[in-house]
Amino acid sequence: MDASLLTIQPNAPEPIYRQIVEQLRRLIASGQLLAGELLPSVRDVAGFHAINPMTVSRAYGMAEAEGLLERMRGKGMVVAATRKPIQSESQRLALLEAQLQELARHVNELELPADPVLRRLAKLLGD
Amino acid sequence: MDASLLTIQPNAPEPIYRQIVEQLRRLIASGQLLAGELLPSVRDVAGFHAINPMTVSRAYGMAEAEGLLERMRGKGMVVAATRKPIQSESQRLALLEAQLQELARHVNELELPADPVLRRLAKLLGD
Amino acid sequence: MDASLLTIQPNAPEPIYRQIVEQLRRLIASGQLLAGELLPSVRDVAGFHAINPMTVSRAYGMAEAEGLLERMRGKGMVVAATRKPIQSESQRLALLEAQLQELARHVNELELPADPVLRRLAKLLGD
Amino acid sequence: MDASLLTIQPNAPEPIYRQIVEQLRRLIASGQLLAGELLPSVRDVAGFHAINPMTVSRAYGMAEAEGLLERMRGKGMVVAATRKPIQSESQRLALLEAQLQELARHVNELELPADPVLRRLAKLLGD
DNA sequence: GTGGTCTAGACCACG
DNA sequence: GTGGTCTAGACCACA
Repeated sequence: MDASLLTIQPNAPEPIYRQIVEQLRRLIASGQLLAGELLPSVRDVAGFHAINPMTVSRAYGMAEAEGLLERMRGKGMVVAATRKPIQSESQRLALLEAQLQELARHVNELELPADPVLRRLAKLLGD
Repeated sequence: MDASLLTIQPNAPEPIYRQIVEQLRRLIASGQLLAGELLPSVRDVAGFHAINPMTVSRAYGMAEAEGLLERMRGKGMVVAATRKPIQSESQRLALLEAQLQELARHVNELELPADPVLRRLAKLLGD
Repeated sequence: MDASLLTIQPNAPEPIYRQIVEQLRRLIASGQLLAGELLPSVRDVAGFHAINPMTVSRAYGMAEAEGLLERMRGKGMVVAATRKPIQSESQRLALLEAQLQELARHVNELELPADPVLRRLAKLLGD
Repeated sequence: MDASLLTIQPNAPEPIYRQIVEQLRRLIASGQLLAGELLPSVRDVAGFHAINPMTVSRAYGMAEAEGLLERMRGKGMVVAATRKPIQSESQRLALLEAQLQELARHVNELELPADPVLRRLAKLLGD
């Protein structure tokens, strides 16, 4: 895996280390990162995105605590052996449920009809 | 307006005061809150949702600074006289743009096809 | 709870932040820390033990991620509401199982009879 | 001595090289390894346990520095000639003192009575 | 007042 | 080479 696979937005309200953990969660769920795959080193990620190595290290540490990653002594971090891509579309979709519900609430607060929202989203999804 | 119109999630990562301000922005944009309409008092909102009055006060203050609300001496906060509901659908939709883009990114990271996402969202909006 | 309840050994091989997390786990399991109880502030703990506040903060953060603690905005960290003391002696004992097994392995490697080990431990336990 | 005599847990928090050194210390103290006895080669140990040869080499080096082992040119590492099994039970017990004290602290933090802990340990030792 | 985040840099532990 | 830990200090977000 290449350090460029991760997207970092330094100015987002969401802290950088959590941006990393959550991206890892999705990339592993989708199979873009496979069990046993070696992640880019802390220093590589930090250098590539011009952030502090400790920030990356913290993200890796939390991903390890969560069971997403494993530390291979002397080699680096790899995707945990027990992690298999989530095959079921509905289970992958479930990872977005909270976000979808929040979006729906906002649509209602704006009293927007469903149609334009769905069309805009479809466009963003490259339909 | 009634204190119960606001939805507060004290344990959400998003800070409470911002939850309030952003809801006000959407409710005013949609016309669910009309210019001149009286808002519930800081004490009522805080009591109803069991949150700190200072938090509500801060939210009202920021909404005032943003031009959403006006302070009517002796009465409380009201929706700013100059605020009209946003008629144009596309302008209201624009308020969701950032959220839609973030959602689209996550869909891609999960390698989900557009269709199930759109169907799930349609379902949530169809209630 | 008082900052002095925690024991920190700065020179132990086990990192300080993990010493804290693991102590919290045991103190909560035993009921010495009750659900809802307020923990000493990061700054208090750091000051009392002369360690860096970030080290304490990290420990609290991991305990929160593990579900041991909850953040009460503006007040500090409290023992998670859902945490109840472990009543069953056998379940509390289970928290020591790994350590007991490791000890047993070492006793075997030393070819020590059980008796003196048990007597020494009994003495340390204040029998 | 056979490579299988050593127990290695590659995923334990305790570093591998230290697992080896400490086991050697105990096996020599107990007389399971006798002065002059030939140790398995670095390659054998590394191959058998699927760990890095440098790790084994480092462990042997530290054991040598500690006076546990001696390098016999052309033969390999042997248990140091001056090493005699520790006869005194109390001296062998002393090698466990730190571990026993740590265990006792944890028992107290769990507010467990001495009895079940002692019984569980006795069971583990009785096999 | 509370905790959270990030930085820059030192130093260690491990393989 | 890898990651881990800790420090000192700045600054922010929240109540």
